[in-house]
Amino acid sequence: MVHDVVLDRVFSALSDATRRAIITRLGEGPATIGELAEPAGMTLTGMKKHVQVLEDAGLVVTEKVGRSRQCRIGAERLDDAMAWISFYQRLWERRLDGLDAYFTLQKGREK
Amino acid sequence: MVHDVVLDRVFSALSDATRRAIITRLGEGPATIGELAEPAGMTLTGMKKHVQVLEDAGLVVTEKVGRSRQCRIGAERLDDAMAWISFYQRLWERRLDGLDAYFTLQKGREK
DNA sequence: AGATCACTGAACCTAAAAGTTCAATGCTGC
DNA sequence: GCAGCATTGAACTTTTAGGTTCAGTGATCT
Repeated sequence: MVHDVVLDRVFSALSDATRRAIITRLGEGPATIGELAEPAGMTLTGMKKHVQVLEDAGLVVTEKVGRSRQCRIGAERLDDAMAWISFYQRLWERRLDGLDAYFTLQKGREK
Repeated sequence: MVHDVVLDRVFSALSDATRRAIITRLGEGPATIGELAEPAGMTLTGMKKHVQVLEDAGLVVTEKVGRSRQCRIGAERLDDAMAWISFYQRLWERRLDGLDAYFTLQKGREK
């Protein structure tokens, strides 16, 4: 399984609505820091920090182009997050099925 | 799509390795606060807080039983996180395919 | 060259997170 | 009823997050 630090960063990056909005926006195509900052009603500096967080998590890739910085999505880390969740999801489904059976059994006994 | 606050809480809850370990542990069956705190080398109070965060996120369900508190997994929120990720994952795959085509085109032009 | 535009770095502020200690509270077992 | 155990709540400390302002830096356009 993926290293803890990687998952820390990915989930932490996704835990902020502003950053999820950035990802949504980049899903429609690349954008500069300024283009991301404007609709969010945030300073360039503030937006830069969010993009940095996403980049550190491997969710976004950036590149300096002239005096702007192009930001694009970079999806390989998403697979990690997805893998973690779906692994436990399957495991939990089984466990919850087990619990259902257990409670059904208990109810039967109570009578 | 699910409300922002819900996703904030779920992703934020998952962004801590201690809490992911709790979920892993609970995947093997219910446990008390004490049983969770001991292997983590943490105080009961500290562990209680983590469990509270998971419970607020809807990832864990707890119930007072005698003088202990039983903690179990509660998976419906996982689906929300999963749904968000997989939606964008698919979207990104398409977009990245597009980018690959773009770069291939550029390389051709550079020659 | 000089003006301007987009971003960046440093410093700062405020609020929230992660953890602690210490003092209740409320069951359980004798 | 009393001792003891598991959890809880309040208060506190230290880091980290999210955001700002203000002063550079480097590219672009006359």
